Formats: sequence, structure tokens, C-alpha cells
Amino acid sequence: MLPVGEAVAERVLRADAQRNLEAILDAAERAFAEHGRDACVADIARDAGVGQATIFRRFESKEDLIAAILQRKFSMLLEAAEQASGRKRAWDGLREFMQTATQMHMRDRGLFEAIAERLMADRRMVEMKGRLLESIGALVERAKREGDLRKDVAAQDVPVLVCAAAQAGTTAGRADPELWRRYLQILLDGLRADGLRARLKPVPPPAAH
Amino acid sequence: MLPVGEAVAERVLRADAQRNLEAILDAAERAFAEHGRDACVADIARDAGVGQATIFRRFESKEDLIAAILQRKFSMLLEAAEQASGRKRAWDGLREFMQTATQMHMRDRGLFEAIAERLMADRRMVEMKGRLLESIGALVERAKREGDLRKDVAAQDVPVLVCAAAQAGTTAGRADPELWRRYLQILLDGLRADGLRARLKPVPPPAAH
Amino acid sequence: MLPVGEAVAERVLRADAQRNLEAILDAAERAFAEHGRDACVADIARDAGVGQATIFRRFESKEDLIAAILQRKFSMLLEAAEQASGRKRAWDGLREFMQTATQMHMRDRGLFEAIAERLMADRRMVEMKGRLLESIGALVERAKREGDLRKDVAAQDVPVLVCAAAQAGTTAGRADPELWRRYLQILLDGLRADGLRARLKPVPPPAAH
Amino acid sequence: MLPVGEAVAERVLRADAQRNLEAILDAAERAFAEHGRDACVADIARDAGVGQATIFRRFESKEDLIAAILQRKFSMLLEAAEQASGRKRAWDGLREFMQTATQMHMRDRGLFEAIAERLMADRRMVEMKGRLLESIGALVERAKREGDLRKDVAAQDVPVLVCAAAQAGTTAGRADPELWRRYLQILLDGLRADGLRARLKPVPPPAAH
DNA sequence: GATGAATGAGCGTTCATTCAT
DNA sequence: CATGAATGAACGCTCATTCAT
Repeated sequence: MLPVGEAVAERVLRADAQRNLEAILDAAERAFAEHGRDACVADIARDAGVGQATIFRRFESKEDLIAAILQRKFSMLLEAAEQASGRKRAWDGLREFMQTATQMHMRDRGLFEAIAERLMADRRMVEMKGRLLESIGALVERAKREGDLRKDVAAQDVPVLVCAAAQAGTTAGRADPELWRRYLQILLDGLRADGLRARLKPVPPPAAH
Repeated sequence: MLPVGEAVAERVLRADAQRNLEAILDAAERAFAEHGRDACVADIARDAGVGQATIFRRFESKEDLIAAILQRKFSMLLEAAEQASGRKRAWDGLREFMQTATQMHMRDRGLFEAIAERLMADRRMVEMKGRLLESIGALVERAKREGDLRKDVAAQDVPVLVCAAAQAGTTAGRADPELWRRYLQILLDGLRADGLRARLKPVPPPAAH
Repeated sequence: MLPVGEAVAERVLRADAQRNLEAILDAAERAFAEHGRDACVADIARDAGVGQATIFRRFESKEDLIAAILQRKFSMLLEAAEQASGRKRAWDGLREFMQTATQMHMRDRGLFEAIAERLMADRRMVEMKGRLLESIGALVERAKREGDLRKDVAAQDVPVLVCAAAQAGTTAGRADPELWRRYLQILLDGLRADGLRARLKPVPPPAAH
Repeated sequence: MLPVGEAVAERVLRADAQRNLEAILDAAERAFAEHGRDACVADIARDAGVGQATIFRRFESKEDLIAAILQRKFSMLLEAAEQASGRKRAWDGLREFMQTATQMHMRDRGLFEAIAERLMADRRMVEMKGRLLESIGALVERAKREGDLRKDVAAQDVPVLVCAAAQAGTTAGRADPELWRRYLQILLDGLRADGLRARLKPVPPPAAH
């Protein structure tokens, strides 16, 4: 009867809802980044400016909310990987990607931490991971062909090493928030085909650890 | 140290209590390793076969219990470091220590994770950390002199890198619980003075990630 | 004060909540009156017919709940004082106020008892106390001018004496719940400017104590 | 067989036990005076230098311990009353007794507070109370005969008024720990047969209350 | 007889989730 | 559709009392 009007009304409502949803995701991201999975829903709701129930209308459970955020993160990783693929020298792209990913990882420590494992079963996640590994895989193979990357490394190693670097960065981060660069460098040095390695000088070792 | 009679009397009295205390520590270690600091005291008590109150008789708070366990872990690390110092070639000792430490770290993931930071303020802990770093420091310096370790690495880097390797091992651990060796190897390769590096072959890359 | 529409909407929404809140306050008043600050929140919740968590939604802590109730009491005291100020003869007003206050005090024995001291630091409380003392002060001064009250008494003495009378009433209350009148009379007799005093007859001394 | 030896042994043991018992009572008195009935048994045991179980060997329950202490207090009251009876002028004795009793009461506030009522059923207590009232009664009658005390006052009023004065002293005690004298004076003024009254001057009214 | 050890029952408080409006 | 209100289940912790030595 009133398809247009209804459609419009729906769109209007959805515009609101969409804004709420994004506010929720943003607030949740901040909260989880800061407090890990212990962040409480009430705080997120308050920060997002919505009622608690609104969150549970969009996400069946807190766990679902976490999953949604991880998805967002993952898609950013994908973007980063694809952008890095454009680099002339694959090694540079790889390094660039690992740097970006490590930083992201560190910022959202609490999220990635103990959570990843539980959510690796999620379908969409698995698919995105597939695409990410493909993208990285291409980069890795090219870097090997170009003689920069040692031959016994595989695409799947890359995310793992990123996690490692982020962990190192977090562990040492008290002393200097940029120390992750130091440890990522060591990792990269361990990955080079030749013995060439960057000087670690620019960043001093942690004072007190 | 103590007069025998007294010691005996004390031991006799404590026979039960000591057993309980150890049961508590063991249970707590398991619980924290699995669930991190979110492990709940009631579960620990049940697992240890004692009442909750018994735990709070020995430890003023949950935090204190965590501290006690961390101390145990730390003292094991210290032992490992001192034993590693005995190796003829310092590099071998360093590798050995990092292997042992990484394994320990992985086993007690939940514990070390978000906890360490808060307890670095504990006096005893700080002192033990000092001794650990001393021990590692000697090893590091010797390894540099012997030409195996790159010069721009410091003792404080070692624990950080152990955390990184443990993280990598955990992240990849689903596929193969021994994968930490692969990532620690990459790190060690990044630390060698020369370009020499071990083959990563022996452990295959993670299948699914 | 508020726009009607808003006020109505607010009231409608709060209809249930407001009823609960009042049930909580009433139950809490009863509980604290009977058991002092040791009254337990679970009992209050049960008596009010709500869940424990509902109480903590309205009051940040048990202490806050106590404070809220004390405030209610205090505002009733203020009212009593202001009403008493209207009496033609100040001495009559003073006696009237002390009677009312003593009765209130006795009814909520547990509350006022060990609690008052801790909450005298509360801002609102301090302010209300100020207003109360002002009100009493005027009455006191007038009673002195009118020649009924001895000159060496001050406004601050009044609440103290009320507490004393309430204590006496409670101590002797077993025998006869109206005995507080007897002891308040003795106090008032001690306060009169002249030697005139009421007969204590009407209320017999406690039988067994 | 060995009556003497046994007796001796028993006496020896009892000497120890007696010392413990007194230590317990002393510690308990301190604890209850400070924290009221919420004082915890563990603290008392520690303060007394005995194990918790020792307390429960002597007293069936915490309540029993409280009863025992109240008895001690009561017997001190009795002494005070008897000593006061020796005064030439009964009124002076009465005032003296009420002063002493008020001070005692205030010192052990927490004890007397909500407890007295529950223990008035205790046989020994009842009997002691009887003797106390007898002693006071004699004093009261004599004071009436000597023309100092108003006629419509009875022995049973005295303990009640002492409680009142102690309450007043406690309520006002923040400002000045000696204020109880002020309020007891008002009470005594209310009790005098004639209109004669002391000046309240010596102790100023509470500043802030 | 005395003790340190143990505990069940209870406390105040929090939070993911559901319900009524 | 959105929300404030409500709550059950759980948590860390305490304490009077009992038990084993």
C-alpha cells in the first residue's frame, strides 16, 4: 500500500539504528582495547549513548559483540595486506604490513589476546582469514623469488610473528611504547634470506624492563 | 637450621597443612594457567579439595595467591638461567634458557599474560628479576665475546623475546604444540652475530594457521 | 517545575521503579531500626520484595542506603523543629520538639546509634544539621528571653539531650514503652530557669528496671 | 591414689589456665569497648596471646564471653555503689556513683549498647542487679530523707539515667571527651529536691556537635 | 589442656542478560 | 524500536565455630 513511505520510514529508522550500531561498535572497541574481555556491557552502552538492551538487540551476547569487532579488525588487516601488496619490492610490503598489523594488535591487546582462538570457528572469520592468507601468501612468494625472504617461511607464519612482535611490544611497552619496532626488527632479521640485518641502534633496550 | 626437635614438631603439625597448601598452589597454578586471573577462587578450592576460607587463611587475597605462584615460577626461571650459565658455549646456554623459559611461559600462559605488569611492583619480585637479569646478562656478554650474539642486544631483551616466542607458540599452538620451536628459532636467527642460521625445516608451518 | 508532558512521561516510567524504591527505603528503615548497621542487604531486599541487585542499582553501597535513610529522618526532624518554632511560648515549642525527636530517635534506635558519627562528614547532612541547629537556636534564645530556659544552655545541647532521653527510654523501655517521657521530663526539669518542675508521678518508675 | 600430686598438678595447670582466662577477658574487654559486638574473636585471641579454640573452651559462644565481661563490669558497678554508700551526705554519694558509672559506661560503649537487654535474663546478672539496686536504693532513700533528692524518683531510675548521660557523653564526645559531665549535671539538676543547681559553665557546649 | 587448621554459611557487590513500558 | 528497570548467579572475602593433633 505504502511501499515508498514505508521504505523511507524504514530507511530513516535504519539510519538511526545504523548510527547506534556504529556507536556501539566504537565504544566496544575502546572498552575492549582498554580492559580486555572484562570490559562491562554497561560501560559500553553508556559510552555509546544507548541503553544496554539495545546492545543485546543487535548482538545475541557479549561474545557476539566481540566477534563483530574482531571482524572489523580483520577487515582492516585485509586492507593493509592488500595495500602492502602494491609495493614494488615485496619485502618492503611485507615489512610494512607486519608493522601496521603489529601496531593494530598492540592497540587492541585485550581483544586479540585470549579471544582469537574461540572465534576461529566463526564462518565469516574463517573466510576472511583465508583471503588474508592468500594476500600475504602472494607477498611471501614474491619476496622469496626476489631473494629477500628465506625459503623455509610460509604465509601462515606471518600472523603468528605479528602476534609475537605485538606481545614483545606490550611486554616491553612500559619502558618505551615504541619498543615493538626493536623486536619486530629482530624477527625480520631472522626472516631475511641473506645475513643482512638492520642495526637495532635507533631504539635502546628497555631500561628496567 | 632449626633444632631438629622443633623442626620435626613443626613438620608434624604442618603435615596436613603443608599438604593442603601445596594442593592449593598446584590447583591455583592450573587454574590461572588455564583461565588467567579470572580463574575463580571457589574452583581452585574445590580442585585443591579444601574450603575457600582455607585459601584465604594462607593468602590475604586472591592477588596474594597469584603473587605466590608467580614467585614459584620466577624461581624456576632463575634456576634455569643459572643452569644454562654452566654451558661451555654461552650461545648454547642462552638458547637452552630461552627454550626452557618459553615452554614454561606457554604452560602458564594465563598467569604471565596480563598479570606480570601489576606485580612488577612487588619487592621480592623485583629483587628476583634483578638476579635473573644479572644471570642472563653474564650469559649475554659472554655470547657476544664468543662472537655468537649480535652486539646490539641486551640482557633485558631476552625475557621480552621469550614472551614473544611463547605468544607465537600459543597462537600457532592449535596446529602443532611444538611450533614454538619454529618461532623461537626465527628469533634466535635474528639474534645471531653472523648470518648463520638453522634450517627451519624440522617443524612444518602451521597447516590451518 | 518540569513540563507536564515530561513529568508525566517520567512518572509513568518510574511508576514501578518508584514503588520499588519506596519499598526499599521502607524495608531498610525497618531493618536498620531493628538491627542497626548490621542489618543485611539480602533481608532488606526480601522484605522489599525486590532482588538484591535492585538495591545496588539505586544506592552505590550499603553505606549510601544508610545515608539516604538518615537524610529522610533528618528532614523529618527539621520539619518538627520548624513546626515547634511556631508555638507562642518558646519553652513549649522546645519541649514539643524534644518529645517528637525523642520518639523518632527511639523508633530508629539502631540507625542513629553507631551510625551518626560516621556520616556527620556527609555534605548534605552537615548542611541539614546546620539548618536544624539554626532553627533550634532561635527557639532556645527565645526561651531564654522568655525566662523559661536556663541561660547556660546552647542549641547544640538539644540534640545531645534528645539522644540521652531516647537512650533512657530504650533502656527502660522494656518495662513501659512510655517511660521516655519520665526521663525527658527530668532533663527538662534540669533545663528550666526557675526551680519549677513537673511532677514525675504520671509515669511510675520501672518495675524491674 | 595421688590426691596431693594431682591436686598440685591441677592447681599448676589452673594457674596457667587462670592467667589465660584473665588475658582473654582483658583482651575481650578492650576489643568490645572499641568495636562493639562486632569485635572478632580472632583478634581477641591474638591480643590475649592464646589460640581461638582456647576461648571457646572457656566460653561456649561469643555471646557467653560477652556475658562474662558484663558480669565483671557489673561487679565493678556494685563496688562503686557500695563505696559511694559510705559518703556522709547521700547526695554526694549518689553523684559520685553516677559519675563513676557514666565513665565506665562510656568506656565500654560497644558492650552495653544493644547487649544489655539480651542478658538481663541471665541468672547471675539478675541477682547482681538486685544487689546493685538495693545498694542504690538505700542511697536514694537517704538522699530523699536528707532533703536533697526529689521524692518522686526511685532507685531504678538511677541506672537508666546513667545510660542516658553516657549516651549524651558519647554523642557529644567528639567535641570534648569531658562533656558527659555537662549532661550528667543537667540530669542531676533535674533530680534535686530544691531548685538549686550547679552552673554548667565549667564545660562549654559542644562547638560543632 | 591447648592450639593451629579448617570450614560452612553468610556478606556486600557486580554483571550479562531479560522484561515491562 | 529503544530503553530503564530488574535480577540470578557468581565473585572475593570474613568469621564464629569445630576438628585434629
